[in-house]
Parts: sequence; structure tokens; C-alpha cells
Amino acid sequence: MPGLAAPLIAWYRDAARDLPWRREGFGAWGTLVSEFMLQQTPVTRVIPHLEAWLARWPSPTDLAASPPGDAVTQWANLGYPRRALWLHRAAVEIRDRHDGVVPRDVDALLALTGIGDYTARAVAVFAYGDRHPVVDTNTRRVLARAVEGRAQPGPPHRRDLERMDAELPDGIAEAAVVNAAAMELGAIVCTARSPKCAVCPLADLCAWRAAGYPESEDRRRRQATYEGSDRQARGAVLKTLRDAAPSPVPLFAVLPDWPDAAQRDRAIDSLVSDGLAEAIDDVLRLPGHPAS
DNA sequence: TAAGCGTGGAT
DNA sequence: TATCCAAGCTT
Repeated sequence: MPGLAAPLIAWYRDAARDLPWRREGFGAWGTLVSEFMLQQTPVTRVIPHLEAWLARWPSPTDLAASPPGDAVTQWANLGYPRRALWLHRAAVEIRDRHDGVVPRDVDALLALTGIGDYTARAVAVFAYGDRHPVVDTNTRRVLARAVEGRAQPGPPHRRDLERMDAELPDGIAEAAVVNAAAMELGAIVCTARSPKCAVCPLADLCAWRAAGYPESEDRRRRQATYEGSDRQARGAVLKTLRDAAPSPVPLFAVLPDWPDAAQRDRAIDSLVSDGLAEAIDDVLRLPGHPAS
């Protein structure tokens, strides 16, 4: 490898955004919460919700002591509300299995609900300073372009971890910076739509640029239309429950004017099935404390 | 392995 | 306006 590390480190020193989770002493819990929120939600939308969340629940034990429905309400409109449920479950698991301390070991992190290859290593590296490859969608795009000469990365693969690991310097601190810098470059320079190659620190060694920016035959399937979808119905039902919380909502009052009643009922059933709602007698509510 | 899962801003 | 895209995860 020609080595992405040196130019990435130099660039990051000047170009890195000032983000809350990069502040000194932000803490492993804050890092974990931020990573949950950042799973598919843009940075600018996450920041205010993150600060409110940590003010309300400064530790995993604090969150674990609240009913999961409170987490869903606090999650507000961040999207993918099952993440709120998973974050709550992870907090309970941290309390019960790790004495309330966010684990440092990658395998222990992977065993927590809602944590996968990316989030586990992000916590281990950015919160605890360990040396692992951290690969998110930004990093995969940077590697695809700079190293492979392709416009877009293929689907996520475990091999991505090894390929990123090969780019990391030996030094632990330097490796962490390269991880962060690759993500940051993908987020603000090597972007999916209009990459800013004129200001890219990797331009001189970029295989995609050298090859003349070939298009990639993208067999990505199109994102399903949201308008009129079951997902939209689920979102609308859940918003009704959040807005009413902590009060339950009579079933007859859940989206009474929804254009497709069968779809609405399907949405309610699936939310209950997912644990995002509870149907008791003839009312619907967010999940409360487990019975045990 | 692929599908399903929210929401809002940018183009 | 419609589509794309966003620090992924689970089943």
C-alpha cells in the first residue's frame, strides 16, 4: 500500500470538525450513545438529541432504571426507534453483566444488543483508545475509491476490516486518528454525491481519480418509496404514542383517519411484535417496565 | 444474503 | 418533484 495514513493524519489535524464526542473526556457512555444515534442518522440531527439524552441519563444505570418507553419518547424523531429500545436493552445488559461500566473488549461489546462490527470497534477505539480497524460507510467509500479505484464500495463485508487494518500505522494513537480521519474524509470530502477532489489530501494517490473516475455499475436496489409505505404508518402510530406519553391511547383513537385501515392495523401489530408498543385491553402505549 | 427498518435535508 | 443519502443492525 502506498499508505493513506500519513496524508490522512496531516489533513485531519486541520480539517476535523469540532464534534461533542471528540471532546476530551467525553466518556465511554457518551460515545456509545452517540454511536447508536449516528447509526443512519446525520451528525447535525444527532447533536442536540445526544446532549439532552446524556443530561437525562448520565450513565447506563440511569437509563436502565427508566422504562424502555421513556427511551423511545426521548428518542423523538431521530428515526429507526428500535435503536432506542436496543440502547435501553444494552444499558440493562451493561448494568447486569458489567457492573454498569461500558465494556472495553470488542467481543463483550458485540454481545450487547444493537451493537455490531462498526459500533463495537468505534467504542473500543474512540472511547478507550485501543487499536482496531473501524469501518463505516464513509471509510468503505474512501477505500473503494482511493485503493480500489471504484466509484462506490460493494456491500459491507468482514474483509473490509482486514483491508482497513492494513492501512493502520503501528502506533495506537496514530491508528485511532487514521480511523477517525478516514471516516471524516468520507463524510465531508469524499462524499457519495459530489466528492471535493480539489481539496482531497489523497488526490495524488487516489486510484479512482487516476483511472479517470469510472462509474461503478451499481446494482444497488433503490430505496423503497416512503410515502404510503408500512414504514410511514409505523412512524405515524409511534408518533401518536410519543406525543401522548406517558398516557396510553385508546385503540380507536390511533390514526382514525388513516387512509388504509388494514395498513394501520398491520403497523400496530408489528410495533407490538417488535416491543415498541404494548396493547393492553383496548389501549396502546409505549413499553413500560418489564413485569419481572 | 437480502430485506426491513424512520426521518428530514440536499440536489 | 422525486430520489438520494445519512458514523448500521437484526433476522
